[in-house]
Formats: sequence, C-alpha cells, structure tokens
Amino acid sequence: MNIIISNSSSIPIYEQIKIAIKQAIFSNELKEKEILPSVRTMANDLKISFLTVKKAYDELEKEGFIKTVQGKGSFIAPKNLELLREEKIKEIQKHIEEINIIAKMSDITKEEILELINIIFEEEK
Amino acid sequence: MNIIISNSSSIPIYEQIKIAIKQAIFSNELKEKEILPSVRTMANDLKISFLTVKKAYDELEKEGFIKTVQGKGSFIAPKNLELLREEKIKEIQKHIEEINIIAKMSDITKEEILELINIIFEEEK
DNA sequence: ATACTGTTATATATTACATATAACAGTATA
DNA sequence: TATACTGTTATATGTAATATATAACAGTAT
Repeated sequence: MNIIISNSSSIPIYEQIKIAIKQAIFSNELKEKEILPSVRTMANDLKISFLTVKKAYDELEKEGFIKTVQGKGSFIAPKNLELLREEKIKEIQKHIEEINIIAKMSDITKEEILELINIIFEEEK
Repeated sequence: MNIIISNSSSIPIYEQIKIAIKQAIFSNELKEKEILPSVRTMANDLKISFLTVKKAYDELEKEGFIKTVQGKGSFIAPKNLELLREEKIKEIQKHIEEINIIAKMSDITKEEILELINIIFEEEK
C-alpha cells in the first residue's frame, strides 16, 4: 500500500487517501479480505493525524469499500465490482455535466464535443 | 439581469453570481459596455452582503469579463468571443481526457459514455 | 498482562466563505 | 458646491470544513 499525499493540494487529505485506496482496490493491488494499515500506522507513515485516516476509513466503510472491526482492523470488503463501476460512472457523469455547462455557455455544439471525443479516445489505439 | 442564488448550494454565492453573469454574457443577455447592477444594488436584491458581490465582480474582472471603474460602476468588457471559445474548448478537452483515463481503467466503453452524454445533454431541452 | 487494534471526547488552529459596519474616494449632476 | 450615487478599504465577527493534539476508553490476540 503505497500512498502519496500532498498537503498543498486543494483536495483534502482524507479524500486523497480515499481515492488512493479505491484505486488500489480497482487495480487489484488490494484484494478482498486483505487488511489495511491501522489508522495509527498509516498516520505515522504519512505524518498526519490518525483522526484524518479514521475519517477516510469511516467514509470508505459507509461507501461499502472496506469493513472495520474494533480491535482487529480494517479490511477490504468482498469486492463489489459493480459498486466500483458505478463510482467510476458517477465520476464520468460529473465530467460530462461540467462539459455540458461549459458548452452551453460557449455555444459549443454536441457535435463538436463528439468529434473531440473521437480524437482523444482513438489517440492511443 | 435576473439571478437566482441558493445559500444551501455547495457552490459559494460569489461563484453562483460569476456563473450567472458569464452565462448572461454568452447568451448576449448582457451586451458589451452594458452596466451591471452596482455591488450594493445587487446585494440588496439578493439579500446578501455587498462584499460577496464585490468578490464576484473582482474575479470576473481578473478573468477579463467585466471592467470596473471606481465611482462609475462595472461594465461588460469588449468581448473576445473566439478567444473565450478556444479556452472553453481546452477546458472541455481536459475533461474528456480525464474521462478517457477513468473509462480505460474501469472497462467502461465509449458507447456507454456517448449514452451518458445523450442523457445529460438533452435533460433541459 | 501486554500490545496491538479501533472509538470517543475535548480542545485548538487554519482556511474559505459570508456578514456587518464604518470610513474613505471617485463620478455625475442639480 | 452639496448630494447621491458609484467603488474601495479596514476591522471585526461568525460558521463550517479540514486537520491537529491529547487523553481516555474499548475490543482482540497472544
């Protein structure tokens, strides 16, 4: 579990931790039932407060990505690929909504956007 | 100039004002050299502090959308539509690149994304 | 017992956002 | 020139989100 955080980022630290863990789950670097670093261990490693790590873990648990047991630790939840996919689709939706706002403000047509998508998506084929 | 703001939104009030004015500029509701409501007038209308309106105006000026003269008021800047368009297209490109990365990581197909675009873009028609 | 886990409560600090108030400065005009 | 508008600046206050420090408490494993 290798996490790099930046305290100069506008993204809160606990959010950076959440993103890193989610990505590790998706890339299978963290597998089902695997134990995560304890809140204090990760806090020491990252030189931050354990309360910040706890906040990240609490939210990950609420979102169904991990399962925490007092006295034992936090574990990767039986992975729900569909959940991860839904998360990613939501991220994409947010980007599209942003694009929609910009496009409407600037008289950029859907056709122009589709063209950009074609160019960018085919680039690395 | 009709602006509706929500103080329960997660978007700051000054940001909501900026967005509303930018949209009014692009939709030509506000034309070049047209005067905007004074900071105090808009503050009264929206029942907010004039300092919040001033913050919005200050940022709009920095971004080149309006021009403020002490004692006179704030005016819509001579607009360079093509330049603004190019900037907006670049913003959209960045979003599409982000989408591309997420999609490739999560096995989300271009077709699924195009479907999302259709849904989101048609929503308010 | 001990040494790990997580949990909770209290307090403090910083930053962004928003407000209130007062005083100051530029512009237009009756 | 007095006035009534403009914008500007300084000071102070308040709230919420984020992050920290510290201490005490509770569960688990050996």
